[in-house]
Amino acid sequence: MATKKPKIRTMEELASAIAVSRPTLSRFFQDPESVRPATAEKIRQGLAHVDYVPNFFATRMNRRASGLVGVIVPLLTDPFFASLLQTVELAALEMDFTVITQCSHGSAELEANAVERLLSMNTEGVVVAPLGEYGSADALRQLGRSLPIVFVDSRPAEPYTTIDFVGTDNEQSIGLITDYLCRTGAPPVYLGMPRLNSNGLERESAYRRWMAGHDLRPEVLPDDLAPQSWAFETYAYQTMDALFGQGLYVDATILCANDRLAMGALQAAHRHGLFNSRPGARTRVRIAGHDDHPLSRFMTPALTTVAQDIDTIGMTAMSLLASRIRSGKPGEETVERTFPAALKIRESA
Amino acid sequence: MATKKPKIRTMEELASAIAVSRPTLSRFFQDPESVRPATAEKIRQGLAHVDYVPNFFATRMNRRASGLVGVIVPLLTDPFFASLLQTVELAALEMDFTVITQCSHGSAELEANAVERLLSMNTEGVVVAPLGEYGSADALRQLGRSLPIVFVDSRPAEPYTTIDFVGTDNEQSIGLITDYLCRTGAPPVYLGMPRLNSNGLERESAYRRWMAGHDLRPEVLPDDLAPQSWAFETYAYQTMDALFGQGLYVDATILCANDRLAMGALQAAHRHGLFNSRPGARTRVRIAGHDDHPLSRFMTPALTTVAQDIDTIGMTAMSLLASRIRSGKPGEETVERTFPAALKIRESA
DNA sequence: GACAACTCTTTACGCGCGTAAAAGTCGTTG
DNA sequence: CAACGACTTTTACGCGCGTAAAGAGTTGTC
Repeated sequence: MATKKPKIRTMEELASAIAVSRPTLSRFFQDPESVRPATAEKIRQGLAHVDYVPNFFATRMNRRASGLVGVIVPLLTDPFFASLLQTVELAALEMDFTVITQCSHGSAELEANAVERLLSMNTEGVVVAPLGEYGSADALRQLGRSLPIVFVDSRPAEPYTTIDFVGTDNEQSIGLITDYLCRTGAPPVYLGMPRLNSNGLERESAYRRWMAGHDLRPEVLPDDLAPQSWAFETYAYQTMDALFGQGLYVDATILCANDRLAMGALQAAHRHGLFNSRPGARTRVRIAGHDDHPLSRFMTPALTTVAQDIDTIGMTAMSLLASRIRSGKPGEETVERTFPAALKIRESA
Repeated sequence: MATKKPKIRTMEELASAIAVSRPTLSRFFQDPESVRPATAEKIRQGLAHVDYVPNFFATRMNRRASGLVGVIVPLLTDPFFASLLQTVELAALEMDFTVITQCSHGSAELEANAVERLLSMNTEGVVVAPLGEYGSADALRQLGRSLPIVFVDSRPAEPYTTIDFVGTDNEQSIGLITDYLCRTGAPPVYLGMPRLNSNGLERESAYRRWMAGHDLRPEVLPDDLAPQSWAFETYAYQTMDALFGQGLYVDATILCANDRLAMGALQAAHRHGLFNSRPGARTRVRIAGHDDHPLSRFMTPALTTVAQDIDTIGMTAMSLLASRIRSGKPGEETVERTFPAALKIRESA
């Protein structure tokens, strides 16, 4: 209740207020263990009676290690990135790093801005979920030359000489779900996602390879390139609605590049009554996704999918970055860690 | 391709590199219009040949106006807050503010940390979507004493003397959907949300008032207080699953405090076959939500709900904050702007 | 009691840049 | 041509704190 503590703006004032020298205070704030216990207690006592927080800028500007790491994500409205960011941020907190979040909002220009900002903030390293647009690679490469950078979720568009990457093993995850679908019914056709990042291509390739490896004919929807938009659900709905409308794929198994696409496809299937037990249907349409979106299990039918291990990915990315930072130099050899996904068998396939 | 520009670290170096004085450079970076066009061009030319960005900390530390605003949200994994943040950030960008995002991760302690951080960063104002926990108010009140602060989405737990608020008019939105439900079928029972912020209480009160005003008996589920968790879907699923299992509310109209609850309720209804045309059922269960979650229209049945005007709320909050900042003093009189929600009639009710 | 080992204080400098005041430069006016 | 205003350069100081070095104080040990 006694919130009317006197406001103290500088360490100098604080020092004279509690009779401790400023350098001692400086050391205390960076590491309370670095001063004698009695002194630390004295400082804590004093601190309790005043209202003071060290200036963030002044502190971070001069330290050898700023204790700052940047995170760049393309957007926050996709729960995958939101979760990833949350995990990374919490992991950073554990390691006494402060994270500066930058969102590129899907624009290469804003991504470049984010890079500049992080560079200007003495960040010690950056975790980046890149967007796949051309031209975005330049800024990232420049960033990589001055400090360690770990890519998550997807790889940058253009090839790097050396690149640290943490993400899902698309080969495994797509193999897992494709295998399951083949075992339990018709082999899947593949509904691709807009080419927003490397995952789109990787997953499609994985699908093609798996099918080819089992002498099955891969079939990818749609023929033309998908528009570059994050409105996955609507895109999938429109695509599948058109196809279902022509009577195509109404009994097919459809593997979607991600869950949000699958949700759109589900909607289209409902609109065409494909989930009602239709008389004469040999088998009903089956739809599967990828990612295990938090709402997938609340779909009707509950969406069968594969779950990315977001927590592991986020924590691994952060600790990899931390080790890069501690080792000083950008790593000599590339580290690439991909994690397997887990099959979530539900009702839709 | 020629990305091997020489790296320049300080303005001093830059000044001697392109034969312009440092103070002139300083002014150029703050406002290119403030120097003679010829000089500006000369600087731009030089800038194109080198690799330099002004140090973020050093610049923001000394300016009269840091150009920084803070945003505090409880979590990012809820699409409402993600969208809100995005809108606020883009609005801030328009007004030449840089936003520092802080996420409280649902913890009052982390919220307090966020407040301290923003205070230590010379932010000129803060937009906060508060969590309703007790104890969180103290830190926010302290923040409010030193700089303008605009609350969005929900109000802080304890009463403030003066408080700027921007959000949805729950009275209107709940009235809208309740009215619609009453007109088109049985009057709704209300499935409340965990008391995480003021919206939970406000919406329930609005529901009660509206029902009472029409001589209808309000009925709120569940009796006991909901747990303080953001796992809305699961909570609603379990609650409704238990009730449906007892044969209760199977033909009822259920108004949920938000869409994510409704999704859980939807799932429970499906599990009990309430959406299959059951023989003997007078009317089938109806479920409605609140917020217009991006996936609501992809539910089955598509969720009837009311849409909050997130964009308007975010932009209004930001411009209100901007005006508070420009006017210098924390506003004398409270500004409270609530916006109406729009009915989204779909299939679930 | 003296000695060394810590820990603290004092003093001083630096970080990269904002900002102010005075002096200099330029092109424009009369 | 001189006077003038607009812009720039020069010079200087300050922001709040990190950090280093040297001296003063405290503590523990024998």
